[in-house]
Amino acid sequence: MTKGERTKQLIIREALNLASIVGLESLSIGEISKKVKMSRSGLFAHFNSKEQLQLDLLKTAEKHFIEIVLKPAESFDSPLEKLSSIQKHWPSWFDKAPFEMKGGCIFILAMIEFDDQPGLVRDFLYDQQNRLVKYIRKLARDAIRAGELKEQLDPELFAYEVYSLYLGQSIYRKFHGDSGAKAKFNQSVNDLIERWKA
Amino acid sequence: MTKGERTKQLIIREALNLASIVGLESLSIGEISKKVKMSRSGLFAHFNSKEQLQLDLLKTAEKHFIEIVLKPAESFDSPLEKLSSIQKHWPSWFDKAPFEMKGGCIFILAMIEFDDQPGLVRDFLYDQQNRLVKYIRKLARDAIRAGELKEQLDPELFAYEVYSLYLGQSIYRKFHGDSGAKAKFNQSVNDLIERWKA
DNA sequence: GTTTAAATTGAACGTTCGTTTAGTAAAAAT
DNA sequence: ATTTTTACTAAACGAACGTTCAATTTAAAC
Repeated sequence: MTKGERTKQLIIREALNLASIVGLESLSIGEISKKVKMSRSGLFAHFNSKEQLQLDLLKTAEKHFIEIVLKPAESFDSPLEKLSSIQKHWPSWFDKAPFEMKGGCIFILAMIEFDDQPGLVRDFLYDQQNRLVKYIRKLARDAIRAGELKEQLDPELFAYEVYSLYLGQSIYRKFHGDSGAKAKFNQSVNDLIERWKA
Repeated sequence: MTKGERTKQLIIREALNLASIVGLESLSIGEISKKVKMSRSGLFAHFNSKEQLQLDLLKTAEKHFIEIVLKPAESFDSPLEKLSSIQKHWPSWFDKAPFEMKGGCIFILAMIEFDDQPGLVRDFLYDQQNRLVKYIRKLARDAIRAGELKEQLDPELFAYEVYSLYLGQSIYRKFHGDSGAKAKFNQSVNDLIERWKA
């Protein structure tokens, strides 16, 4: 690994930490450069634009999201077990990322920040979140086809509800702390799955 | 109504419109002043700080939220009917406010922007959102006591689920458009209520 | 209509923003 | 060890930021 790549990773690590707190918008190159103790221009040269920096942050975060939340599900054959695996790893996945994001899930933050601001960042986020929802929907469909979930279940609605419960969990953390919110998420998703089990 | 109050309301109207798109953080006094065609300093004098401006925006938004979403429920005696009334008016309430907020629900945006940034704005938001959740929980409890909902229902979990579904709806609007998201919200909340009806 | 008070302006403060450029230091390749 | 490529710095750019202040226009009170 070359020197440039090493410092770039250092920058991304520190920037993700900041971005999960202040967001991708308010995230400033000056602030990051202080954290990594280098000049603004030196840092800037790694990305050539703030937009590219934001994109790199999201792409890095997604890589770890996939690794932590989605990958473990692959070891299961049953679609229902895959869903349970995702449910288990989803809340507070950001705690387990090698780049600590102590402000919470950066995707939710970014999604809401950018949902009305056209550009590459929004496009990426739309795509990323959409793929995630589609994946959950597909798993629900597979589980129905495999006879694990009832035929009456609407996979679309199922995905919407699971996704919503995750959003709720991540805001409820502020009201009821980490464990309380996670418990609610787990119970609600459990109930949801149990209710539709064939 | 004095002149000052009139322009202040004009400012708030335009600022809310902007804030619902860019957020309360990126919202700049310069941008607002362009919209209302007055000087930055003149606008500033109405609030004396950006934080106070942000607070005024949220307080105004809450006033209309209460008027549009919560008030109609008061005309019903039955807790369950109150819940249905809220369900009906909640999604896209911001469309009906006299101050158009075309970016969507400003509370969600602000909540996520400020959840890690101490100050008066965050304190207000915590309190406002917490009160809302508590109110839903109370209605669920009342409905149980009135024999409209089953005793086995956990009011806390009920409130979490409804709140989550609202969050989900407001992000799903970006994926599936306004009506599709609203339909999902309605169906899920209907299912939820139907499932627990006594 | 005159006086008093409120509302608004324009200029300036220091700071930060993202970005560019020219030059230096360090690393990689030969 | 020398050359070439890469990484980084320092200085500067114009623009925007929130805020202050003295001066001026406008509205309210009498």
